[in-house]
Amino acid sequence: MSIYDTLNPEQKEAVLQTEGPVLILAGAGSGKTRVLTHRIAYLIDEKGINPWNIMAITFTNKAAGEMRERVDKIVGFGSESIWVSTFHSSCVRILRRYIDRLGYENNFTIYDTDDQKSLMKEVCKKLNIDTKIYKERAILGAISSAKDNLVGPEEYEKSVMDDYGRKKIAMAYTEYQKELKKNNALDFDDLIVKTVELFQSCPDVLDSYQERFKYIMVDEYQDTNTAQFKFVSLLAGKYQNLCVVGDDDQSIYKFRGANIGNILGFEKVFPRAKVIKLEQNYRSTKTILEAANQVIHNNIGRKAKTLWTDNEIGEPVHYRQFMNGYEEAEYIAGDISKRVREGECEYKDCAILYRTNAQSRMFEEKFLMANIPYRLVGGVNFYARKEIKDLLAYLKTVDNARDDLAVRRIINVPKRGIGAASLSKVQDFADQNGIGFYDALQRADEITTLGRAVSKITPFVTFIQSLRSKLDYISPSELLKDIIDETGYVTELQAEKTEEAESRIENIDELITKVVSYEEECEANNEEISLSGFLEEVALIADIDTVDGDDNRVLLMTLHSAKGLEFPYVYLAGMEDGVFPSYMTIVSDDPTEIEEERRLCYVGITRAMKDLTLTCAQQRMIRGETQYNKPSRFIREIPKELVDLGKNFKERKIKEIPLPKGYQQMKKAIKEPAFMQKKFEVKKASSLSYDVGDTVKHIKFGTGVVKSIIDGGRDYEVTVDFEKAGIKKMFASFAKLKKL
DNA sequence: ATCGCGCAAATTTTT
DNA sequence: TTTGCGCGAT
Repeated sequence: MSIYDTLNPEQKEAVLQTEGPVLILAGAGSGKTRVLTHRIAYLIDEKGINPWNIMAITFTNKAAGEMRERVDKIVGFGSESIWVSTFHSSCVRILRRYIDRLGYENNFTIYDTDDQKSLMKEVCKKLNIDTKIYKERAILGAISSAKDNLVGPEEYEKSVMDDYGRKKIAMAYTEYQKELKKNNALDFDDLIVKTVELFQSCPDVLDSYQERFKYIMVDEYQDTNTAQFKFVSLLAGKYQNLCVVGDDDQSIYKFRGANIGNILGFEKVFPRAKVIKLEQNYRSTKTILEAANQVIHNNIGRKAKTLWTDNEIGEPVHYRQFMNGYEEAEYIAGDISKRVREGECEYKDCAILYRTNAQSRMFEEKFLMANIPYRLVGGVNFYARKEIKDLLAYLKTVDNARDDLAVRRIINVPKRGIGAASLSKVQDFADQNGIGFYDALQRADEITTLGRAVSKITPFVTFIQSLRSKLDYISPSELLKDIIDETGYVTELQAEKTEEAESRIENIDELITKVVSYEEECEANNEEISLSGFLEEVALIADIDTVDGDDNRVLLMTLHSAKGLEFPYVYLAGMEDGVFPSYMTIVSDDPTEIEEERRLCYVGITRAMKDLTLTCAQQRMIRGETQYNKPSRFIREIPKELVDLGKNFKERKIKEIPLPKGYQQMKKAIKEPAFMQKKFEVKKASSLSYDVGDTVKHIKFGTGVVKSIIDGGRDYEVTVDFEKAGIKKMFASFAKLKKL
């Protein structure tokens, strides 16, 4: 009996189908990682494929690490040479080698969201764009989605027509890219875009990677965007051995450019594609799975499928409503304590999932009080903290002389008496002479307007130069210690003697630990230790990547972060309309947004293996204001036979005197029954009176042209380009469009 | 040049 | 509730 006999027939089919394009539609908990790892093992052990020719792309570094570990266990030999990584790290690896072909230097810097914002701020200043009207974040968002769709600055410019706002964005986009290049820097989106560009402009490079990666597998395929899809299709273009695994019901990153068309249209791009569905769930109890199925069933635009399981029925889904977020957190903390105390489970078996990071605070407080060990995932990224960014900016400055942003960040940290006035004089000099900011600093004595500020700049330049000269013979960790010592960064914090300063010092210590462990890892793998290598690792790390399954803590994270994970006990907190689904999606006129929230809910429910608890609060503090929310509409979508409502559900009384302002609203929130008696059904029209290309009229949006019609099973999703309102997506049965 | 105060905005999700 | 920014005082 071989290891492949433990697979079910569909899984086995997916494993054995090694040649040609394959689309695996894998429902939640259907064992897709198992399929992927077995597939890799089969390729190597049975088909004699060189591990070096295999590439597996996952969504997070954590998933990549886990896959590598699992492959290690079942593959006889050579699993270490399989390329397992994320889109972003794969692209960085390729670009480090070849980006000089696109006119960048190979030691480019990667800009995170903060860096992007600072850069955009400068760009706006330069172009006289008022950031009060056009927010940096909004501009960056537009640029990001352009990049996700492989629309470059030139093409964007052409598409703007005479829309004033978009014209501004086009200008900003062009200038932003120019600045990035000047700084020898790439933002996250660029990593993918530039790799695609590289492949398209250098056929020899593409060919070498096509020869290398003869077998390619992509996990979480539903969350890939157009650029990422282009990247894999180029790579797989020659041998066509591309296997993608995904679940349209778990697509939760549309807001970030994920293109569900990549799943739905896979067979169009790869006509020979074999499609395999995995519908048996091995993770959850019958009850949990049924709850998930019922919720997702309310989505109209989805591929029809129904998950089933042989697992036991298990506990009902628990539902509890509380007065406020405080009680909610208290209940969950108490519940977990009780379960652990009674030996039912361990801390690490439990996870609390919520919609927004801001919701974590309450749980942290309660867990600290109840002495429950927890690990918070996400929130303010470790590498985004001021002290860490400062020190990294030093490292970046030493590493990449052209990263102006990094230099500007640290030139006056610690205080050196160099202010904005001097900086702008230096910048003027740089612009006049067509040199970089740091180059200008080096020639500060030539800048006549600076006056006595020169005497403040020179020591800084000397300091950086001395660090650079050491680069060849000291390690990154020693360099970091040098920087800390010579700038007096930690000494300064120690002098403050505040709690905040303490925690900053702790963070700095942690950073040192991270550098050292990077070096150790390099040595263990016989890789070269380099400053660039460390900075790159740091730039692409996500918080979830550092979660260790062995340490016994309750996990706190957003629903998004929970994707791909599973836990025996799951608490979905903050199940309230306005929180989850979020207010933004409730008021949106795009019905697909609420569907994305529902998919998020589906992801949340299906994380649970044994036990699921849903909680909500009647009143909740949101940014200093008390809101009164109804229980989430998603709760009502779970059949009540599956739910345990708790004993004292209705006995709770209002303790506080409600504020008159929100009283009506609050009354509504309390009166609203959790479960609707009747579900109202949507009738799908058997056919539509209009077709793609027809001009139609909408009661609110006026006239427009039908761009596409997608049959979502229970209804049609129609995309219309309205003359006045622009492009809108809507469902046929709601929109009541009339053909003109 | 630096500090500190007060006002405004933000909170949907992340590689 | 927290963070970030601008402006005025030192």
